Amino acid sequence: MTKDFLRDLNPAQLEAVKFIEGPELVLAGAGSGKTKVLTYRVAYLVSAGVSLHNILCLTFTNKAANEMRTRINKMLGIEETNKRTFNTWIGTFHSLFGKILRVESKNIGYGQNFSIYDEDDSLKKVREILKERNLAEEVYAPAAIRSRISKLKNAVILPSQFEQTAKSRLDEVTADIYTTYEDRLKKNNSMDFDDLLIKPILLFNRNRESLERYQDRFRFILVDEYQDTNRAQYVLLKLLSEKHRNLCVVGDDAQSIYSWRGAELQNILDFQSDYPDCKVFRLEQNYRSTGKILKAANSLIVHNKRKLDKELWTENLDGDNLTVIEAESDRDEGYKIVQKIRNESVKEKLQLKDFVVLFRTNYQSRALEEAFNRGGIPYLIIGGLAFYKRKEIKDLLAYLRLVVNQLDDESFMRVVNSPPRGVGDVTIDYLRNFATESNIALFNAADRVDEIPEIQPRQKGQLKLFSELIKKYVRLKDELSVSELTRSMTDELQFIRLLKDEGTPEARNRMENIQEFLAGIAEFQSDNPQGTLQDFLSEVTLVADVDRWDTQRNAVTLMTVHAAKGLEFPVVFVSGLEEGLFPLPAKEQNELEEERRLFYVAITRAKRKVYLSHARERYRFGKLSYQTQSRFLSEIESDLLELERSSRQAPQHTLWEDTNIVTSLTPSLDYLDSPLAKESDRQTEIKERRSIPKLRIGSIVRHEFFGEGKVIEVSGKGDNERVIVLFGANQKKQLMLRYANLTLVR
DNA sequence: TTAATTTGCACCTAC
DNA sequence: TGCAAATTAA
Repeated sequence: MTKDFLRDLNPAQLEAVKFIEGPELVLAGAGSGKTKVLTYRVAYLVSAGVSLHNILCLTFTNKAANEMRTRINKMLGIEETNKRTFNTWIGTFHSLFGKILRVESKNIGYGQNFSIYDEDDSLKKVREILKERNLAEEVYAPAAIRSRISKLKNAVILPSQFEQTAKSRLDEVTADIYTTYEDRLKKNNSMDFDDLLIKPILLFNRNRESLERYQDRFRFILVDEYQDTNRAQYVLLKLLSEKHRNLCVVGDDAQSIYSWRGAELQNILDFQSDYPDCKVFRLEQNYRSTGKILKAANSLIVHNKRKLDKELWTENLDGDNLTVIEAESDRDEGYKIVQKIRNESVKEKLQLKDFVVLFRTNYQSRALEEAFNRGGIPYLIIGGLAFYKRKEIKDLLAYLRLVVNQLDDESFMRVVNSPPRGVGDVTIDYLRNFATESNIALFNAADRVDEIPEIQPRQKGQLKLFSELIKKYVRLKDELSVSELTRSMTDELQFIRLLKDEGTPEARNRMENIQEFLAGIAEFQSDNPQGTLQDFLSEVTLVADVDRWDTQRNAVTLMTVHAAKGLEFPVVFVSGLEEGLFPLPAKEQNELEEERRLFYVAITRAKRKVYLSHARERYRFGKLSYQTQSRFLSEIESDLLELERSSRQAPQHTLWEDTNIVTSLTPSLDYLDSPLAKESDRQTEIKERRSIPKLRIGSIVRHEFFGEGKVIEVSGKGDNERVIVLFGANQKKQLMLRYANLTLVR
């Protein structure tokens, strides 16, 4: 095995890669080649004779895992004939330990076909228990209780332990709900996300033999983004590495941004005292950003007290100052960002996918989206309404989950009356009472509905039909492929027909989502010919929004700062730099420091240029609120900032009637070949005020991004007048004349 | 007893 | 603004 690849590394990276035996901490600043060290280290281990089979590599997202797997395979000359053939143990904590739990389920008293509950599911469960206890939701907010339970689990505190230390009434209630919640989940043969971490700990503590098996299996453990691990993950790593002690963790304390979900910065700060014989490496040379971007980031982060000593430096050119954009309103902010992207993409010869717009909270994406729609610039939103959280998708998933696991009451509740079957709250109550008394699952109660006298004949019939339907697919499960089963079920339930009948734009959108979902299943099937329905469901439940990101598409990316972790872009816009938004209101110093680290992460995503924008007023809770600029802006060394104040604001338009004009789903590769907008901002504004051409079917028009096309439909009057234009062979776009800037060619 | 409508409240971030 | 629970109509 040749080790030529080691030449690509700088001395610090090389040392970190070549250190094999014993615990290792790599403190790696932003853009210092963290991922590179991890991948090279795996390749190096293999070249030194370690079997891939003995390596466990934990990443923060599935996307990072896939990229790493591809890179390692490439370096080792492994052909990727089938994605799954070289299924090395690279993945997120949740997905890998989820897999282990499937194998070990009997050892912890679970069925192998357990469901995985997402946050929504567990919140519903908490609500249900509160209701049973007659506890008012106003006093005990279900979301707060759920979050407390989650935090306890992440901290590896069991119900019995918490009960003993309960100090307040709220603690007592939490302990009570927590106990019942655990009990209920087990009865449902279901686990929540936190269980995927805490259950393996329980397993390993109880079952030494199984622990040793995994210790010997994973003789080398590598962990990315160690600064964002929580207590449960820490314990898991400690258990697994105890025997061979080959634990290599990589992280950057300055980028710890997940304390709200239990991440403990202390894990990385304490690594040296936890593993006294550990070797520490520092990667401080940044390869990503310009000198000024890095300086700005450094000048910001010195305001934090709680951190390890480390100063990033770079040999890269100084580059431009960071530009501060002042906007009048959230609308205006979006407008100015779009104009900037329009100009910069031409001036700097950049593609749209070189730009990212970051924001602190998902709701900010709406105003931005509107601006991109209006400007006709293709964009992609990561997060927001996560695909798998959409109602229609969750419904379909619940049906599938019920087919796999009939004990899953949450899924039963979700779909028993959707599409409507005339089974309402009252009937469900009777059913639930019966289920509780007989100590059986809701599905089994539905099967024995004849034993429940209170339920009306009509409802009885419906419940029987429902139960038969599910049972039919339980039987078919082993005969049909995942894709066939889902398709046939969707057809039988008439999901698509019912939506078609609605005829509203929202229904159309839902239909498209279902189509996309079916296509997704087909893709899963071809990637995993052996994959079961259960495999599909676990995978789907554990994907993050970033995982679904199509990086090939040439479009501007819009996402939260959290989602941008680990990514890089030539040009980064950080929007909404206002007090109370970024930073969000912080109760304690710790929280403020995390906000600051979050801003640090945002800035350090950029290779060439950073824009920082804030608005004077912004809609929050549907009301206009006045905003002041973020303190973070004044914390950056002032001579690195450049103010751009433009008096020109977003043109005043009425609201869009149809937000579906150029949606995020619009394929936008054609943008590449079409002439770019050459006009300056000023001209654009004049253009928008220009009279709108009279168009008929058959008219040939020119759009600044899509090029020339033929009008195939005209509808609406006045401001609402819109056209459907066919660009190229099959690019149909619906455009609103008022905003589309079409010129009549003939 | 269910479906449709109104009102009431929420906006952090995510595996 | 936009969705989920409470209220009212059917």
